[in-house]
Amino acid sequence: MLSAKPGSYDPTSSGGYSMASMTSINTMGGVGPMSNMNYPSQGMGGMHGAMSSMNTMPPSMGSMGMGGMAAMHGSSMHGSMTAMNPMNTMGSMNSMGAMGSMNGMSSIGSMSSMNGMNRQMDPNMMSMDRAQALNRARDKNYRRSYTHAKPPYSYISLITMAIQQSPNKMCTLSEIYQFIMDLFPFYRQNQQRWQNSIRHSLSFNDCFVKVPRTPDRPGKGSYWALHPDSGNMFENGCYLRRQKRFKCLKKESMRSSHDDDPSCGMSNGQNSADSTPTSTGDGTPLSAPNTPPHPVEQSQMTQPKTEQPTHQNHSQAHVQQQDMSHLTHSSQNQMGNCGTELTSMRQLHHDMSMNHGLNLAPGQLNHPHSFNHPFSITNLMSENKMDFKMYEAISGYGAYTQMSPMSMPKEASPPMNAQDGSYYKTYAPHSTASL
DNA sequence: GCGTGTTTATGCAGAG
DNA sequence: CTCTGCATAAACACGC
Repeated sequence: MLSAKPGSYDPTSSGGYSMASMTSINTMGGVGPMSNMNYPSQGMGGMHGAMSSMNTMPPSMGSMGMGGMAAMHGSSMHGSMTAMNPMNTMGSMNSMGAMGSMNGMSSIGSMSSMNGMNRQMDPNMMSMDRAQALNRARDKNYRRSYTHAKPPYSYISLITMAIQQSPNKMCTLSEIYQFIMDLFPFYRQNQQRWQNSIRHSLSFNDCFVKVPRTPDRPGKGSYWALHPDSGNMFENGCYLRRQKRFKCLKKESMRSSHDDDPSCGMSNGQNSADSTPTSTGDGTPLSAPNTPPHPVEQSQMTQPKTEQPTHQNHSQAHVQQQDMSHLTHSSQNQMGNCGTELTSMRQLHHDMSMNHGLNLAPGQLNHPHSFNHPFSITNLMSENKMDFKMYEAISGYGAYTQMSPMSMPKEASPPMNAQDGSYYKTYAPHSTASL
């Protein structure tokens, strides 16, 4: 399957965007349906997408212990297991050692990544047969068969992950680069290409807002944060292709006519009332939309907020107010109306200040929409930062990582294994591009 | 010069 | 078939 047409959307290699349509199968209860998970010959073909519901699988899944997955073929797992990332309940999957027999799984990477997860998973997982796993890892055929694929995440998803995993919920461009490279060795090559795409995605997509640096944190480039409603982009559960792009109508109108029309509302109908990102596109800071957990950094991040009015013209300041009102609207009512900006601003400040004292999960704090959707990127990233490592583990991307990038210093990120050049040779990053 | 950020253009692919 | 989301390339501007 992975040999299908290379490309970012390669549905055959990743399970494809069909996952989006599978999100409704998210109430898999207990062991019952999973008992049919044996697809010894067709390689989980029928499982595509179905696995995406595993996120809500109750801990009772541990009783089946992934045993049914033993026959899974790595290729078909690829994608279909992607949405397993939110398997917050995997802590009870203490029989997951059975996955060691997954065909095509790059065990060394998988296991090493899982080691990082062990902190959150059942300690019994530590008893998995690592020798067997390592033996499998030594089989290069094993590894090469399924690790050459591009991660089935869109750049938007990757950026979102990078930002979400950041303690401050904001990243510099270089940090985003590093995060992606650490997590997906695929992106350790052709950096010029995909990094350009990353930059384009950051600038082009309204879901990403720029947060200027403060004088006490000098450096190149701004911070990038998520628009508070960005988590809702993935509410459909598909990390690969959003059903609706997050757009800011005001920003759009500003782009087209420079008109300061304070019209509100998402072009994305599922989003809340006010669509203006908290960065107005002119460098107006987001005002630490995602409250940094570190007080010092937080104060640093929020510092520009008080300076904004002096640096903005009236229209910008006006937009800024609406932006902030949007924050509140979104947090209060996903389908909220567009009025009462000032009230909303006050509410926002209140909310934010209250949030400072709350021990909320980052996603809960920053993305009010995402808390209730198991497939939300935000939910995925906030509730279990290692969840997406499960994807790496299962899909075999970790084969090149040797250890969890999340659990090691970025500097320690191992270089790509040169001897695995085939990893990329058989795969063009994009169907329209040629290596 | 290099990294960063913006913008435009083009093509592919999925959804309706 | 059309619309839309996304990837990619490229040009350009800006600041360190």
